[in-house]
Amino acid sequence: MDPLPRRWYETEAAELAPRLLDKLLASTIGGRRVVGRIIEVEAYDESDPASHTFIGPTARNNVMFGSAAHLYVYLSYGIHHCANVVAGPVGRGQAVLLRALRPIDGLETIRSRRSGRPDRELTDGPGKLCAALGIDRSVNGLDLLATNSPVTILDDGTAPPTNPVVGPRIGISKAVDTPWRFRVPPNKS
DNA sequence: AAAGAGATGGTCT
DNA sequence: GACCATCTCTTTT
Repeated sequence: MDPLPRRWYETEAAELAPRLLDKLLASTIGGRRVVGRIIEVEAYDESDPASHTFIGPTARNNVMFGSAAHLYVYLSYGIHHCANVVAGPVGRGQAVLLRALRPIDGLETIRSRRSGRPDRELTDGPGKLCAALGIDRSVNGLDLLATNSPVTILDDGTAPPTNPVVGPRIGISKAVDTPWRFRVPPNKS
C-alpha cells in the first residue's frame, strides 16, 4: 500500500483519469478510517466549457491551477460535496472528479454516514462518496502526499483496467460529448 | 422503470 | 439574480 509520487499526478487530467481506476482512496476523518476502490472518474481541464476553470482562476477554483496531487473539494447544488484530484503542471486548471467507489474498509462507518441507504447506493456517486468518507470543504486544498494527510490515495498493486469503459460525461450541460468519463468494467466493479 | 421536481447555498455576472 | 461537475423523493407509465 504505497502512496504514488507527485510526478505520477503531473500529467494531463484525461491521461491521469483512467490510471486512477482501481487505486484506493482512504480517509481518516472524525477518528474513523474508510477505504474505497476508485471505480469511476471524470477529467476536467481549462479548455473545457463545463470545467470550473474554463473562466480562468477565481477564489474557488485556484487549487485546480495549483500543484498536482492536491484535493479540490467544492459544494454542489448547495448540498453535496464533490472531490477532485488536481492533475497537470502548476498553471494549468486540471483535475479528475472522483465519481464512484467500491467500499473496501470501514463499512460500518460508511453505513452510518449514509444511514438508511442500501449498500448498493453507499458510494455510487460523487456526492455520496464524499458523504461516506466524511469529505467536505474543510479538506479543500489538502496535499494528498503530506505526512498524516487525512485523505490519501494508495496503490495496492492492482493494475488499472486495460479496457476501461469510456462514456459520455454526466451532470453537465456543456461539452457533454467529450469522452472523459472512465469506469472499471462491470465484472470488476 | 422512467421521468419530474425540490432542496439549498456558494459563486459569479 | 441566475446558474449549477447532485441526490432523493414523488408521480407517472
